[in-house]
This record gives sequence, C-alpha cells and structure tokens, in this order.
Amino acid sequence: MSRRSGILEFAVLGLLRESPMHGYELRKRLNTSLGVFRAFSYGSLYPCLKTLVQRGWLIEEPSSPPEADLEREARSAALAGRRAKIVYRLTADGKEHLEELLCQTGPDAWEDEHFRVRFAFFGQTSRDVRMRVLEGRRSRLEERLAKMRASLARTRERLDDYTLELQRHGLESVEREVRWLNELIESERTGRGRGATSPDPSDDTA
Amino acid sequence: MSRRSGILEFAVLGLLRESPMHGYELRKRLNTSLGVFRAFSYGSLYPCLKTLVQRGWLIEEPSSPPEADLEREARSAALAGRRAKIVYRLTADGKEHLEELLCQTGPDAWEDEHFRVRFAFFGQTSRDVRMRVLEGRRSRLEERLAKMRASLARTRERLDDYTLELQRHGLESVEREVRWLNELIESERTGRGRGATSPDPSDDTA
DNA sequence: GTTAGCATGTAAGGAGTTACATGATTTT
DNA sequence: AAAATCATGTAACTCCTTACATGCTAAC
Repeated sequence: MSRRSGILEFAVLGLLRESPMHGYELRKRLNTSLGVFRAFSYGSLYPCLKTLVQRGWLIEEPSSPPEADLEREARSAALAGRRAKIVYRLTADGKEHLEELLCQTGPDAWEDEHFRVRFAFFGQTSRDVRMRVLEGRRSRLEERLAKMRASLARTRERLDDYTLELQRHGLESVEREVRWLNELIESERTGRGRGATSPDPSDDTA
Repeated sequence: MSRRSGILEFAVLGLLRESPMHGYELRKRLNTSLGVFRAFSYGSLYPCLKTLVQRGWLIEEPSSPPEADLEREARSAALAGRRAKIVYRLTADGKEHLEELLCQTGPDAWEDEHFRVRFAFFGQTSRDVRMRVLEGRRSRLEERLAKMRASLARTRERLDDYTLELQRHGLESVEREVRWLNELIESERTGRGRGATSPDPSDDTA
C-alpha cells in the first residue's frame, strides 16, 4: 500500500510527458520550472527514476542524439563499457498513471507543494480538471483561514506582539492566495481564449 | 558533527523557555503558536524530548500540580508503576544553547521554517539580535528574488502561460515578504515603544 | 593541460510521519 | 459505563539530503 505522496515522482512524470529526457537535464528543468520553491538533488532523482522504471511507468532508452554527430557517438558508444546518456520516456502506463495523479481528489492533493506541481502542469490538463484543482485548493485554503481566524480570536490576549504579527502576516498571505485563485478561476470560467480544452489531441493512453 | 537543523528541537527549547511543560501540552502550543504553518506529531515530539534530555538541555520533573489536589496525586503517584505526567524544564545549558541558536548566522538560518521559529520567539531576544535576523532574512530573500528574476528573464519564451503565472505569483509573494520585513525593520529601528531590549532582566544562564 | 560543466550513480543518515499500543481521567 | 480527551510512548517507514565516487567532454 503506502501513501506515496512523492512530489518528485509526480514532477518527473509531468516533465517527461512533455518530452523524453535524461536525468541531468531533468534535474535542471525540475529546478527552474518548480525550483523557485524547491530544489532536488541527484541523490533523490536517480533512485526515483529507477523505481519508476521498475513500475513500468518509464523506459530507459540509449541516448539517440538528434543528428549530425553520429560518427562521434558511434565511435564511443561502440565500446561496451561506455557510460552513455540514459534517456527516459513515459510509457502508456506511465501516462495513464500521471493522468490519475492530475485528477486526484485526495486530502493531500491540495497541500502547498502538491498543488504547485499540479499547477505547473496545467498546460497538459483539461479545463474541467484545472477548475477542480483550483477550486479544491481554494476550499482547502478557506478551511485553513477559518482555523487561523478561530485560533487568533481564541489566543489574541495570551500571545505576545511578535507571535501575533507572525500570525497576522500568515493570515494575509493565505487571503492573498485566495484572491489569486479567484482571479484564476474567473479567468478559466470566462474562457480567456488561449485555454486548451484537451492537452493533446492525439492522446488515448493505449 | 551532523548539521542538526531541527526545527522541532528549536521550537521545543523556545517554548520551554517561557515555562516548563509536559509533552502533550507542548504539542498543543507548538501547533497553535507555529502550527498555522506546520503541525508536529507525538511520534516526533517524544523522541525529540528524550534526546534533548540526554544532551542535558532539559530535565524531566515529576509533575507537581499547582495546588489543591495533592491528595489525589499522592494517592496515585505513590504507586510505583504509575504513569505520571512528565514536566520538562530548560536547564542552564539548555538556555545557553537556545541563546546560540537564536543568534546563529549560518546559511540555513534564514530559510522559511527556521526564520518563522526565530521570529515566533522574538519576544525573548534582544533588539540587535532581532535586527540581525530580520536583515539576514531580507538579504536571503533578495538573493532569491535575483535568481527568480534572472530565471524568468532567461526562460520567458520557453515556458507555457501557467508555469509563467506560477513563477510570477511566487515572485510577488517574495516581494511582499520583503516589504513586510522592511516595515518591521523600520519599526525596530525607530524604537516603537513596546520593544523589550532584553528578554528577561533576571537572566544569566548560571 | 587544467578547470568547469556534463553525466550517473551509491551509502549513510536526517527529520519527520503513520499506525499502533497502552493506560488514566473527565465528561456525558 | 461509554466516549472523549488527556497522556506517553515505539517501530517501521518515507522522502529526501549530503557526501562521496566515477568518468567524459568542452572551453580556456
């Protein structure tokens, strides 16, 4: 069983859906697309790739360079013991699994990190999924707001000014994110033109 | 050696500085004072308390109830195998260690969680420490801003609208926190009245 | 010809969580 | 007397990091 939250796994699958890549490149993309908030190390990435292969969600391919330097590649790749780039590609099963992850409605699905990853891959999701995710996140934040306000009201007198200021600032941050979500939801609702309804017309996972 | 970042350890020491407490209560306070952002479980708290005792930063005391129900306590505590509340109190060494933690200028010291804990215990620190922490945090965020802006400029065309929007929102959040810090720093600088210069007049860790 | 960056990995460990196990006390 | 909540703990696990180890390839 095991919960398997795994932000990293999710992010890897999402990035590989756009195009196959090898580990090193993957990590760079990971740390620019999402990396403003979180940086991953090779020590977690490579083992993660291996387990994803084991589960059949990825396949390893020998690096097939775009063109041109075929001789150089041949020269070196011919040698048996050569360390070559390993390019990872999403399998049909992997695509299916990613789709499930993107649609997921579990309790963890709206937490900060998890939400950010889903948002980062919105370009690959349909509008109704986007709407559900945005609304899910918003209601999650609203629960949080309620708790924070209650807690503030309960403890207002017992806390020192600094703790209070911290809570006040935290509250405002959450309120701000809710406003942001409201704008995004409105934006999705009114069409806003460039919204692709389906991520990929030639997509049917089998 | 070992880095020993340990938000939990830090928070426990900080809370116990205010007053001795037992585990259960500690956890509740942990999850209201700081818990808006982070919730800790008993599974991490109790082992943590044990190691802090081992290092000599805390001592366990048999629960001495405030008053009144001495008979009831006596009746039950007299029995050898009885499970009593364990109240934890900060030792002199513990106080010293906490002081060091609060003044720390290491690279991890300005990260989100770490900063929040320090801020939550500002009531126990002197103004110059507060200033250093606020300014340290600010310059940390400014580094982050620089990176984010550079990354945005570099990749603006290659990213889809959603990823871009995510980064834009992230950037704004950080800018907002910088403004908040600016206000706090200004506030500290101009005195602002209620700022205690030293946390506790009767304090000399020995 | 040496630094810098590309590329892949492993071993050990840190910091916490979940799920479980136990029992006392207070409320209903 | 049942249920809630107070109170303390442990074992196994998760997810990730640090530090190390290796070697290629481009640039200076």
